[in-house]
Amino acid sequence: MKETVAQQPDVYNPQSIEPVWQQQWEAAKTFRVTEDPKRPKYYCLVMFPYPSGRIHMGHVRNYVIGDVVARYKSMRGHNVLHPMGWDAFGLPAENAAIEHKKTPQFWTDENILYMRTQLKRLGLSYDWEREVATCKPDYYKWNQWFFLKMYERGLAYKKMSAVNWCPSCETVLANEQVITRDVTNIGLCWRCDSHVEKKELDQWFYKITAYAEELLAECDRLPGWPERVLTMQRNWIGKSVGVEVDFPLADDKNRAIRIFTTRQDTLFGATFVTLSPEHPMVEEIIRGKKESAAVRTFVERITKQDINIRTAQNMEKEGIFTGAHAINPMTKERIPIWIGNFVLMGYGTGAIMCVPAHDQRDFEFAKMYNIPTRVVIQNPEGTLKSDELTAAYTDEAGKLVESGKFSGLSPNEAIEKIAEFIVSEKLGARKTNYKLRDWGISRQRYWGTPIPIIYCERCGTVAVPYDELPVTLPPDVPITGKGGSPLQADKNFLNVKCPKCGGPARRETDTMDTFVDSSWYFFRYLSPKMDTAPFDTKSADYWMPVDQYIGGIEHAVLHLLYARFFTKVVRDLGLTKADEPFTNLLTQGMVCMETYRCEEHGWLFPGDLIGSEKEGWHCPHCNRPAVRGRVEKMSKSKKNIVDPEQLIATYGADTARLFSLFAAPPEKDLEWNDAGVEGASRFLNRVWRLVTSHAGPGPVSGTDGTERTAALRRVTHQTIKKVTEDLDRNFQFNTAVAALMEFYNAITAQPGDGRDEAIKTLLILLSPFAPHIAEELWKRLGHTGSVLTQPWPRWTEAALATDEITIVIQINGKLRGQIRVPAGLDEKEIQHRAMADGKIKDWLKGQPPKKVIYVKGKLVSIVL
RNA sequence: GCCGGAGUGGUGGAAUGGUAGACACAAGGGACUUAAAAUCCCUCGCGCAGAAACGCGCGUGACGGUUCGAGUCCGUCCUCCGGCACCA
Repeated sequence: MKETVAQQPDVYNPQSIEPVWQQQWEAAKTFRVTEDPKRPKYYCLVMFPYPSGRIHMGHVRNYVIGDVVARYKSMRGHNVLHPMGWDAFGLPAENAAIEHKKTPQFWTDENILYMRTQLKRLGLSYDWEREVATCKPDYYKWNQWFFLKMYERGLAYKKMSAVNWCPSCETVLANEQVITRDVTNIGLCWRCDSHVEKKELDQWFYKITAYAEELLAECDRLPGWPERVLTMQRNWIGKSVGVEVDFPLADDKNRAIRIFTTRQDTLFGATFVTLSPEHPMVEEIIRGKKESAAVRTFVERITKQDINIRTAQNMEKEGIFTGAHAINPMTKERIPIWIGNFVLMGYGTGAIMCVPAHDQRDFEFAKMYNIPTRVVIQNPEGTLKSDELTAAYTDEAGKLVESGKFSGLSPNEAIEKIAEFIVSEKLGARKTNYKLRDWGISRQRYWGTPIPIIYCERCGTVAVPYDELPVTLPPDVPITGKGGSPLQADKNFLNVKCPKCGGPARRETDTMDTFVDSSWYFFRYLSPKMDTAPFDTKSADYWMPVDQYIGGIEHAVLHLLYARFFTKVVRDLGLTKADEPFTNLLTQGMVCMETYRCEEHGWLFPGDLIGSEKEGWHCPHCNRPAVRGRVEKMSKSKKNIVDPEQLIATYGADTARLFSLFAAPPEKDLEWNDAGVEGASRFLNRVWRLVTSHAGPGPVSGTDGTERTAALRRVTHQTIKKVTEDLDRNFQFNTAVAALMEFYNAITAQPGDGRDEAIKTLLILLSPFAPHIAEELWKRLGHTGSVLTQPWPRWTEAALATDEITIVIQINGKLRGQIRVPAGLDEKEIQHRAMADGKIKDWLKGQPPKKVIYVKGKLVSIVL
């Protein structure tokens, strides 16, 4: 402490005590952790940040939640691993390089340095010796190592594919990185909101689809995950079980169109077939037909359209008859073949059978083009008529009709029976489809992990040998933001000798999607300095899986699915026993704040407004009224941000921590409000005054046996119970903090002896939430050693017991009175006293009650 | 359209089927102070009644139902938020 301010021991001054304790913890290596088979392990993980420059309130909330969990579990006797690191590759570093003429490396290192000190100011209990940064060669070497392992196993492969191309970022995006935000359903870049285009490129993929079934099935075995996250993952994997069926061409019975359906029970009702405009058989079937010219024009027009626009929800269905016919394999009827703009080549076989009677989309299409409709599932009332339908009949109830030997079956029975028939008659096969696509990992970018592949003129695609890893990024590459990958311009990087034949070859210049980095970082924390393997399997056997993972809901699909996939790959490489990386998942809500706008000057910082709540706020530039906007996620663009650094400077880290925990349950959005921060600060000030005014030269005398002392002891144990249960049950930090406030109120409400145990307990219970003040006051009470190493207090049922209890009396379910009775009084006597109560007597009016219900220790309910 | 989640005071939010509104914020009143800040105390869902006290009625998005008793369980609906969506 360099401050020369006179020490005023009676004033709570977080700015002076917080750094002292942070240094103390660091010097004592309080949070360093190693494997310890004697203690139960607890792996508490928070999503590591992208080093964008400064931490924001979302980070604060995330890390404070994680810190309370870690500190609490540690006090409960667990050996807690609580690491932190940096998701350090990514586009902003390149943008910064263009803007500020700093290399991505320099910019990133600078940011990490700054943000690390910011995090340290929050007093977070990280084992900093395990810090990792994904942009360091000793980290990304292992991205490359995993790539090679996957390449060997056929899990990494290259193919030409139409990819999402962001013209602004000049890079490829994964499907998951294309978002649709408004009703037009147009694909936008997840990072910059640009309109995404299609482009054909040769790309590297990870074969996540090989694990689709396991990723889906394991969703049922993740009870510690929020249901909505599992739902999103299930939707994303998008499994559908059905059959592929061949519809032979009428002109050539040896050729057939293969369709995919999940509703084979309606096969007899298929009155036409529709192909995707991209379907490879289109040209074959229209050859020589009078419709061929019109069809070609149609196909050309549709395929030119952006796929995102074409598949938008409100896109008009459009189709054209090909002039060709197919044979319905069940009815043997000739049915027309159409081409439709709504049929996707990328799903199933790119061809569908159409059953207008039992599929709403097919129904609308058939109505539009006058194609016949045939009812093959009759409703229980028997009222459906093929030519009178006004909508498709899609209910599960009903029986098959006009379906040959399957008539009379329920749709569910028929789905199975007809599938069997299709297989046995060799009309097709059972088939399961997934919406999940393989994960395109190629990025035409500099600041990422180089893909360890070499292209040789003679040997073709050659893997970089393991002993040549890592393929490092060349440090001085000009980054312009234009054209393709900057690595292509670096001839030293690009031109290499082939590892196989020694001949001239060139390197792959694409780098990996940064989601690769974050798919396994939780393994790297276990042995961050290991240089012979990505991590130590022995450590993983001890620590994995992560007991509690905490982060934003925005990663519900992308990051969490990739991390699950990677874990399964790592397991199949024999490196871990874990099937799933994260046992429990807590998705914390966003940090929001109200927004203000001036019609002239746009968004305004709330802190800059002039005026007052009562008189109304005005724009500081032009004094126009500031219009209050919606409460939205804090963001720079809307200017509704609170800078954590400012907050800590004003109130201290403990207040910042306490408020972000108290204002809302963790999974809900938190609305920031300065007055609430004041409240949290006031509470800590009160605790400070209570303890500092209480602390005497020596320990204060113990229990004195009075009723007041017993009452305080009771509240103490009640609070231990409440806080413990709130933390154990879903981390209800807000109610736990409320219990501590009540506890404080109870202690001060009854001045007198016997506060010792209460105050001591208050500090221990407070320490995970506000560790600095707890440490300081603990010390001032005369304790040696850290409050953090105190065991978590236990409550006893005996201490909770009271001599007298309150019994509530209800008449016909309405509250009519209450009586105090000695604890342990028997039911009969309690009922008797309840009826004898003056007020209750008035209600009874001398009549005997019909019924009396007694809830033990709680209430008497009298029915008249 | 489908699948989740949520609707409680002026506000954020509490309530294993058992006293709705804990805790906090805001607001109002008071004490202390020359004054202010800080701090402390009181009031604080709506209505009725009353000098006061003891009270009474209503009240958790709407309407029904189950129950001695429903914010909580069931049914129907409304609104908002999130996800998915021409996926065959």
